[in-house]
Amino acid sequence: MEDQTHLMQTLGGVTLAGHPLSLPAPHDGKQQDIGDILQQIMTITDQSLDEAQAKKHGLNCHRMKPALFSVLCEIKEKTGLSMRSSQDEEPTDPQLMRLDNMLLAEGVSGPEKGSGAAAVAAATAAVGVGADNSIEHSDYRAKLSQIRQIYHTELEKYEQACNEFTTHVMNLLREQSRTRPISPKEIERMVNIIHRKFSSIQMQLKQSTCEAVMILRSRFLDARRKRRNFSKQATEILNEYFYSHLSNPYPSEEAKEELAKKCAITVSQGKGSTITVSQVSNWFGNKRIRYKKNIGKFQEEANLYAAKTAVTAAQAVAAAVQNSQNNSPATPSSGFQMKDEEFQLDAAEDKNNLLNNMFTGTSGSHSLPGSGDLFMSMSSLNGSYQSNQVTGAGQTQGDSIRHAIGQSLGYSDGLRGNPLYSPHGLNGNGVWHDAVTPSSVTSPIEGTNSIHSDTSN
DNA sequence: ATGAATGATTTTCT
DNA sequence: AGAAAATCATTCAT
Repeated sequence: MEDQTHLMQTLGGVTLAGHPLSLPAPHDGKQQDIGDILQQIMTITDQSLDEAQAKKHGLNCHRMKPALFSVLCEIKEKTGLSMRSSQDEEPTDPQLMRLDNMLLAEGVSGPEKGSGAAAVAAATAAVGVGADNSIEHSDYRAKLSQIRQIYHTELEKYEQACNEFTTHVMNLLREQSRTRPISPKEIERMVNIIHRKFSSIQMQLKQSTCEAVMILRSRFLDARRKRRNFSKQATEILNEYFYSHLSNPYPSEEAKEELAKKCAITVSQGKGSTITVSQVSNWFGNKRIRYKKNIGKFQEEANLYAAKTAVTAAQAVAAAVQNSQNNSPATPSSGFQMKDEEFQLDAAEDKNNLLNNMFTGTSGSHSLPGSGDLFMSMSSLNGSYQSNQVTGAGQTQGDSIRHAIGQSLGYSDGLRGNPLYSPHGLNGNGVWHDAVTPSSVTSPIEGTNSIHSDTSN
């Protein structure tokens, strides 16, 4: 009696009550029986293989075996649980979540091509890249899908290896469970451990995949690394706008759009890239700051473009005249696009310089239409700025016209006195005049074509 | 190889 | 938000 209870206590307080094969009520004979069994178990390692095999078989067939096995399993369970329960539940690693999310966002994990392409498109759109570099896109996509493929095959490999290993271990344990006290729960726990190990390996895979994607992204999607200079024509267009709006070189959103479109058109035949609105914004941002920083450096350029616009304006006027001469004379109330600020000479420092430069060099080489060709009629130049021009800004539309007339008719005169070539968009504070904001891209070079682009109504 | 030019991005300012 | 300023990274001419 005492022995029995003592044994039970040393076994960790496991009771066999309710067990289908619970120990029979203790009395002397049975006590002896259990003692024998335990003795045999303890000494089994000291025996020879054959002997042990025989003993083992004997034990296996012993009627107490299942009961004792259960007892041992329960004991292990208890001790094991107390040791492992702390680390049992995985706290769903936040880093793993992050990696998963990122891979999903990059289109590496998740469904095939469809979402992958979408993710790429989204990513590129987020960076603000236009339809421009389709070559690079396909290149990028190819590399990305390469990564994706590697990732998936690796993942599959791990999965497979994990499963194989798990079943192997399970079989092994099941096998062992015939001779060792191994409960199904313990097997399950072992499987969990294996899975954890493998998923940590998977995490490493995910990590390195993420790194690869990041590198790929920075290589391909960082526009800085793929900078292409704008085509000559595009810069020409932008410069034209800039210098013809020198007093207020802040194109509106629509103007930017139109500029971008224009650049795209002129560039389409070449290998140049199309230009987006944000690129136009960049260009003007850069241009403004760089111009302001060193006006002298840009003087020549300014002269050149100013002369250009003057010439083309004159030509446009001439063309318009020819048209209008057939028609009835138009109301000369339109805003010719040169604004007052562009004509007004501030008491600025470069005035002389400017005048010196005026017709030496670039401008002089222009073959200018004779003044005889230049008549004036504003009919077809109407409307560009009309809606947006703030006459209160010190300019009347009549002034504009007057300038245009002067330019058209008396060429040298108009140019000599024409501050169009002046860099005086800036006030004393280095800030651009807050002048009227023309919303149209229309420039003299356009002639009469784009007059209607304005949405003044 | 080197530096200026230039487009894009980031930071700061309003 | 959008512009200025500073900065970065590339392209291009030398």
